[in-house]
Amino acid sequence: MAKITKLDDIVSLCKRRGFIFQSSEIYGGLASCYDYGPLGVELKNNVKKAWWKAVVQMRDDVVGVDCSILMHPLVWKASGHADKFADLIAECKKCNVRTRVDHLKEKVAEQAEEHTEHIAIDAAMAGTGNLGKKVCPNCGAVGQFTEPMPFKLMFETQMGANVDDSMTMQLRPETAQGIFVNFRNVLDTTRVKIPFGIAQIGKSFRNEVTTKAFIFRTREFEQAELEFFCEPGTDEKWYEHWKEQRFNWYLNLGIKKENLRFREHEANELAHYAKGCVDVEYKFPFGSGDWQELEGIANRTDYDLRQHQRGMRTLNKWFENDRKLANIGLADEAEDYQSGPLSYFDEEKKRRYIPYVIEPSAGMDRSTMAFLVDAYDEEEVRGEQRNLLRFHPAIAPIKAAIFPLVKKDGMPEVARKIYDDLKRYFNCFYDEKGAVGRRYRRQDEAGTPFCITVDGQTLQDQTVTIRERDSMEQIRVSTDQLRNHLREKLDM
RNA sequence: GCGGGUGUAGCUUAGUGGUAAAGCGCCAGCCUUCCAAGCUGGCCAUGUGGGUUCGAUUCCCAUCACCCGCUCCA
Repeated sequence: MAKITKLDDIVSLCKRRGFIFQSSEIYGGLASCYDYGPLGVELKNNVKKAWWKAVVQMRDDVVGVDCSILMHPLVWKASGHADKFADLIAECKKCNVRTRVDHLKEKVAEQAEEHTEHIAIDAAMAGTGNLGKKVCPNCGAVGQFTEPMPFKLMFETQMGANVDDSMTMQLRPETAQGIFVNFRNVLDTTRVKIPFGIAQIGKSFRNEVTTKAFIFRTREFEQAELEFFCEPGTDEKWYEHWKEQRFNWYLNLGIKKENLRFREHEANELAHYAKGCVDVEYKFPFGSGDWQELEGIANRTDYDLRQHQRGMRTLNKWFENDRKLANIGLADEAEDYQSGPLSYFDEEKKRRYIPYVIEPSAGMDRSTMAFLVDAYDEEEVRGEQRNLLRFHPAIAPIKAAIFPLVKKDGMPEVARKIYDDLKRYFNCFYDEKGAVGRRYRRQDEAGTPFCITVDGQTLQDQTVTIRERDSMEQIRVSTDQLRNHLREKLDM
């Protein structure tokens, strides 16, 4: 059984094997930022490829996009992030515990709701005059709060080299909005028909109040998101469809069933626009052995497209107000919004409507860590401990390692030739140093599923051995069958 | 942000107000015809910055980072 029981074990493993390093480590590190090393980048790329293959390549009803991280400021006004993606937090002077102002209640007995809708900062500030009666949920002190502190959860940056004439922009806090904003472009250029989806993988940025647990909650992170557009009334069916698809994706890539579960959100923790939401959770071994979210699958209804129709109607007001978001509110929704610019015309039913959206949103860094943790194993072989990563071949950083059994008798030359051929098709690794057993074990630690060894017999009959990682068993295969054999085993 | 803890080689650890030690790993070589064998040699460390001191890795202060808990989790 795997001996990873603490986060430290994972951090150590990631460093030791070159998967993940602290960012800017030689400068003492930078909080919440991490770099993927040589094996890590292969692993994460493979996870992303596997997602893309399952969600885009293998489906007739999903297309992909890759949007810029910087977007028009009104996008975040329309999506709600500009106003609501900010919290007011007050700190209790007695016990120094910080609480979201909108979570504070006037009596101890009142249970603070776990997830309440965020309130625009201005409105919230106006409504905080009476913190004097509020109760600290931690120590029970009444009215002992500091002035509310606003928290900006979006990263800001400047666009424009001329400092006096630059515009403040936000780094996207989610990739989804790039998809909604391109809904019409995709409709107009790709002949897709509802139901269909648009997928994207990319970096997002959020100024988390606190970061947590290695790469689990970082301020810069990578998301894989699908917005699946469907006719209202069919959304429940598609919600169930994607729940099943996404859950099985993890299982098919080797995550152990007992470590994966759904957690359905309660009605009172749903975002105001969401009709339903479920998390795919993984049982990480650290902390209290907590289940942690890898992916959320939400029914976002027609909220986002409707909001962007409002955003488009706000454009003039924005120009008139000196391009200052603070001065303007989002325009009202048109009465005939159902036939607005982001609506869809169903040719068969001769009906125009705003589609509903099912959104599976997966954290690529989180799932990469889950695949790593789940694959880790230690076992005893002939009295020796063997450490290995039992990666599914599709996500293994190195697919095959090629060795000469010994470094003489022309074996290195033959092995080298095999390596040069195979590396055109798979990520391969060549090694001729030291005892072959040690080379096998090194590949076990990197999670390489197959090792190919050139031995004395190869020189006689052009066969090599293929040693399988998990069983350590070997078979002989003719060199001219090698590529096909591996391709089949690797499911590529 | 609060409380607690940690920081010595790539990793795991030892140790000391006076030359910083070991195992594993890694590199070079020898040997090796299938699972971390052996031999020889080699590389690499006190997070950063100050202070006290003749001398600090050790004591003090600050800072950075990480971990645990609280909090937060769009």
